[in-house]
Amino acid sequence: MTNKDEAAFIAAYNIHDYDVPLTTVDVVVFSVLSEQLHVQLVRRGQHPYRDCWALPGGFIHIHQDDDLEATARRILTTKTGVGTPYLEQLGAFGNRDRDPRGWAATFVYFALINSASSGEQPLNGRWWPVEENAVTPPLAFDHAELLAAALGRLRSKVTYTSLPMHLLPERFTLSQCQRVFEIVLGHPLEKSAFRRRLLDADLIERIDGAFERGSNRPAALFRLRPGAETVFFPGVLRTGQTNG
Amino acid sequence: MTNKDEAAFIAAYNIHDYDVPLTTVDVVVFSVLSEQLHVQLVRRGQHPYRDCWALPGGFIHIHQDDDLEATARRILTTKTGVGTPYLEQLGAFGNRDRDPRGWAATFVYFALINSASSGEQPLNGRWWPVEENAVTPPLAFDHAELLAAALGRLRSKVTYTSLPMHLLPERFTLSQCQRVFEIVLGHPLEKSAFRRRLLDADLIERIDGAFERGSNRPAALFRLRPGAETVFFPGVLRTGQTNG
DNA sequence: TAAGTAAGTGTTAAGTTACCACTAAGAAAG
DNA sequence: CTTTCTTAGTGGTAACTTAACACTTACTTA
Repeated sequence: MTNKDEAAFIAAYNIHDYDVPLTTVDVVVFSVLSEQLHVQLVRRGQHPYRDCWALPGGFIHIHQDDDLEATARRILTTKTGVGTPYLEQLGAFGNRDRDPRGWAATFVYFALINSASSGEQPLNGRWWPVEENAVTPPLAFDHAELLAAALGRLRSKVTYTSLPMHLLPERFTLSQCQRVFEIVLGHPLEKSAFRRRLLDADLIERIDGAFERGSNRPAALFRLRPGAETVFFPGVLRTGQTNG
Repeated sequence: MTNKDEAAFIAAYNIHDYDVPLTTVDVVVFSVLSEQLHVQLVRRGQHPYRDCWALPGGFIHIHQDDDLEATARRILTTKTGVGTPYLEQLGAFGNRDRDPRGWAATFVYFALINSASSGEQPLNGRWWPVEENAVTPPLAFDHAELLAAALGRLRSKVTYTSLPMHLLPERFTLSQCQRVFEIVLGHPLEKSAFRRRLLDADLIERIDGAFERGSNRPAALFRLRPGAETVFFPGVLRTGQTNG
């Protein structure tokens, strides 16, 4: 009886009867290109903010997307053409003023991809270098704020998780890894301590026999240990001003 | 001209033309009562899940609420009657299946209130003790998952921030503070180290001349330093099995 | 074969932390 | 009015961690 009740209630429920907020998903994609942190932006083809640069974003398609993360991935694929990166939810922003069309909420995702994959850049996206806390072009909506929030998250997480590992190509040397941490962090690190901690953290594993060769001693190649995705590790504690 | 264009576009935009997800806000409110972590639940008066226990939640009222946090506060006030607590966004959950009415997304907030304020409990809310990762009654929707996520956040943040300070009354002793950390954390802490760190962190200040008296040496009273809300501090590092 | 360069390792002083033992101040019991 | 009990609060040290820097290794280039 209650079940019948409930079924009737649900059948009668029509979301179009209510004034609901607009809901979108925006994605902040970071990559490290030529020794600098970059973020992926797209040029808006439609109103509002037509021709403005913006974070890749779009509406939730309830018939197509199974969940919020699916929306984020669809947007990433269709708007920027970048592959399947590391993806985590950053948070949500919603208020009356951020979109001229009305009360709007956005689910913001945070993505990291390695420089190898970031090469494929077919669509209307473009990599913009991140200076301090912003990017050169003015951004649509409140996207400058969203970007700042994402940067905050990234910079904070460097200090206590292995997050930036996802900015590295599949095979990497310890020095490349240290370099990426330094770029995200904004200051140099001490080699010996960095290596010891990274190896102790059991995050990565040697690729047998593989080396990167240059005009110097060949560097051993490593890869992320499958399974050990993003992990708490006090990877990067203090400064480290020197280098040997 | 572009502006005219844009104005026309916006005027013509009608959200009722689109199939959009349902959007709600849910709040996970924690408090420490009689030496145990508790969470506030309400009994649902309507379908779906009528008569089931659920997290306090509700729809965004776009004509009434300025932003997501305003929705959270309104829900807290009208559904549970608890005051203005510490409030932070936990994250968002959205997919096709979590609500029988259709594709639904919820913005989940995370609140802490002190045992003093948690006494006022006029409406249909009730405090339920949290055992391990759950609560006795079965919960509506995917609220058990949301609760688990909130617990994860709380327990993780204890170890590196001053978050649990918000579970304390306005005036508290250092021992009370330690006790709250221990309850959230689930294991005892070492007194001497805890005190030293807490005082070094510059989070709290002595209330001059105020003491809590019992049948023993009076304990000095402290309060949260205004401004120093939630702060990174490695308050609680290791076990501390003993006590002097 | 010497010079240059980046990879990779070892050592130690300075700084932290965990742990335990101690003193202090009141109430209650005898 | 002295002893006992209880919780508040302090001090010291051994074990461990970290920062800093010097060193060795392996390869290329001239």
